[in-house]
Amino acid sequence: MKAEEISRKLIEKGLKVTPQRIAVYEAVIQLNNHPTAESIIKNIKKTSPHIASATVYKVLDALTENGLIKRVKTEKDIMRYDAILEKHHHLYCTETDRIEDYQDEHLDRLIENYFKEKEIPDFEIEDIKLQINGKFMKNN
Amino acid sequence: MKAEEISRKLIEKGLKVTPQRIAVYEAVIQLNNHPTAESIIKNIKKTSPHIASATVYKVLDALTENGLIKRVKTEKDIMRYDAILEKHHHLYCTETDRIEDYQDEHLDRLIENYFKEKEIPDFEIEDIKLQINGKFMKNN
DNA sequence: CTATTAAAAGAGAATCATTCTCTTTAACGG
DNA sequence: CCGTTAAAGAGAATGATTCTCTTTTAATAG
Repeated sequence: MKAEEISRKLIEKGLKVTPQRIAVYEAVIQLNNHPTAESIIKNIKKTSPHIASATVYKVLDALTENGLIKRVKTEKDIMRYDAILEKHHHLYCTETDRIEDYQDEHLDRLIENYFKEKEIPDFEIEDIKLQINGKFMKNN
Repeated sequence: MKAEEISRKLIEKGLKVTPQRIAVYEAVIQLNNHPTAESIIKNIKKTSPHIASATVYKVLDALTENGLIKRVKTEKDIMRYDAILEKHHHLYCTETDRIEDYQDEHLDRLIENYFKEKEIPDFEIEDIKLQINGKFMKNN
């Protein structure tokens, strides 16, 4: 994407156009494989060695808040532990971060059958987990 | 679960039985809603104030490695960013941590229809994401 | 029951991504 | 151009987790 087009998008969202914002946006587009903040910072520092790491974080936040990019949350986090070992999915409350288990063998079978017919190229499925985002109706 | 039964499980796995291991295991079972290491530590320190935090982490690792508990990985992690805004799922490589997008409208419709018929009690679904774990066949 | 020894626990420093605080700079409307 | 105000810069702070090194203890054999 051209810097000009990025400028236009920033202006559309009412964000000030700065070289740092353009650089960060360009980097996220260019590093198109879900880059971490770290790899974005490294990439940008090649061309703009003086940018502060905190600035990159702030720009990423601003772009995310304005829907220009998305945060992809991954897998190495503040870990949580579970004594229940059966296969289960997660209900995830977008308001409170509460997580509940959700088991549904019928659904599992449905998905399993679907992927028996339709394979994903170059990918061998080991296991599928659903993350069902939403809201709990009651606080219990 | 009784301490005795926990001992038996530890022995089964060839792990030494220590009061700390029993306390951690009991805490994970008792705090049955996906406790974080932090809340496990807090819980244990009520009864065993002298346990070292690092010990709890080590015990959790040992229990996880031996299949006695599971790690539940959640949602606030080392964030990754994505310039692709369309709805998509993720192929997650368990070997390399590589993440690829996976779009499949047919599958989305299948799941959507399923949850039109079968509601989850006390939960309002906003959006469902699949995390498809497995291995990429080629390194490209 | 006691000694041996390998594994585990303890303590606190180190790490590392991210956030915070405070100061300086610069975008942009007038 | 100028002033206002948001944004950038710098580096300290944070906080979960890991590491390193020392001490203790569980399991085992004599």
